[in-house]
Amino acid sequence: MALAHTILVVLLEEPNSGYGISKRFEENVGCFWQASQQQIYRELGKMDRQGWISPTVIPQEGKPDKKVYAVTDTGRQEVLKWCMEPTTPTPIREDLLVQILAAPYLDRQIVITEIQRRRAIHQQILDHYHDRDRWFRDQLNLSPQDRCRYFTLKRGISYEESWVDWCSNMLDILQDPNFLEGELQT
Amino acid sequence: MALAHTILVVLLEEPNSGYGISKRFEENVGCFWQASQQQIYRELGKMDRQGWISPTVIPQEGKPDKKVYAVTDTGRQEVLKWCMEPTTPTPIREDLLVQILAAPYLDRQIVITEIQRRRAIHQQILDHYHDRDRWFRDQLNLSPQDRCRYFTLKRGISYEESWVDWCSNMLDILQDPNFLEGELQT
DNA sequence: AACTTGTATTCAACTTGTTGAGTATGAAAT
DNA sequence: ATTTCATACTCAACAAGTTGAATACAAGTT
Repeated sequence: MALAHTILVVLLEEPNSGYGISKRFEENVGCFWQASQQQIYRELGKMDRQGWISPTVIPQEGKPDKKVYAVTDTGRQEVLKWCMEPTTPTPIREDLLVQILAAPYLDRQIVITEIQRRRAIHQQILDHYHDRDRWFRDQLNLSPQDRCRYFTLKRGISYEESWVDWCSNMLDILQDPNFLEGELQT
Repeated sequence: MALAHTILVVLLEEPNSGYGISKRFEENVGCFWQASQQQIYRELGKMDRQGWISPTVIPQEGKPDKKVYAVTDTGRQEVLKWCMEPTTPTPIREDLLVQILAAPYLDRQIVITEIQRRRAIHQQILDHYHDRDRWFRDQLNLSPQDRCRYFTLKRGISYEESWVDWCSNMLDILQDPNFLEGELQT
């Protein structure tokens, strides 16, 4: 139930609506946790039923009403307990690597094009992270919360850099003319 | 349905049983795709019903009979089609980073210990990958299949290295005495 | 003699994640 | 005038992943 706990940590800083939490996920949680709006709403429903959070309906002008959730005492205890348990690395499932494994049965140019596409995607994410990195470094005093967010961003940067590097290496190998004997088809 | 396609790629090289496929996943697919035995068996059932693979029961002595699956023509077409479609990066969901975000509400020592634990895990995986890396480099001629497996291993190495590096950086920061003003509790 | 390990498969229940439709409003753009 | 965008939430169906039990036999270990 890690999604619930991720949401709790976000709500610990300040109460928020499902929509707001979703925005937060896109902005600063996305580098280590991705969840769709629907997932968040469903999870909030469950968390409410379990008594981890409690909603307040806020009427708004010009916008639909919103349900702002705040963490309850039970909820706070629950996150803190969860956060003190050891974690295991997330299982990896990478479509692109499946294609790499299937490369002997594919046209080499298609594989090269796909890796170039992927490198561009990771480079773009990395560029965005670098912008955020600059913002953090420009601040004179970071709150503990911001400092920790910065740490998670650093992890995102490390991750995306490792992808870009791998893609670049792959392209060097696949585009090397000496690789000819290795016309991959079998 | 990427698990089905991953299994198809494995079966493309040679027909295999559910148990054998599971072993393969542990040995050389694990660095980019993790699936439990149960998941593999269930997926094989579905794939069989869809006509992507066909089973042959092999009686064995001293061991239970096994069902060896081979990819059908339909199955082969299906993987090749799938492999030519563009991929998207896998969404990331990292428990440890949730804990990092919650660090302001936790005891710093617990966070440090957890990061040390995680670094050790990633280092251990990395050591194992390095062994496999050495094996690949010792071979004089790699088959196209092995060469591609080697590429996926390289990705695994890149990934685990990026984790070890991040953990080390984190520990340097958290264990720095000048970090005192940042007694994280709020 | 009992336990563990390895081979080999199946079934069921549950949780989590994905996809898409549906409702509603105001503001800005074409 | 209509479309698109942003805010804000709900429901349903389905696919994928997790957890745990059950069955069966042989070989090796304590």
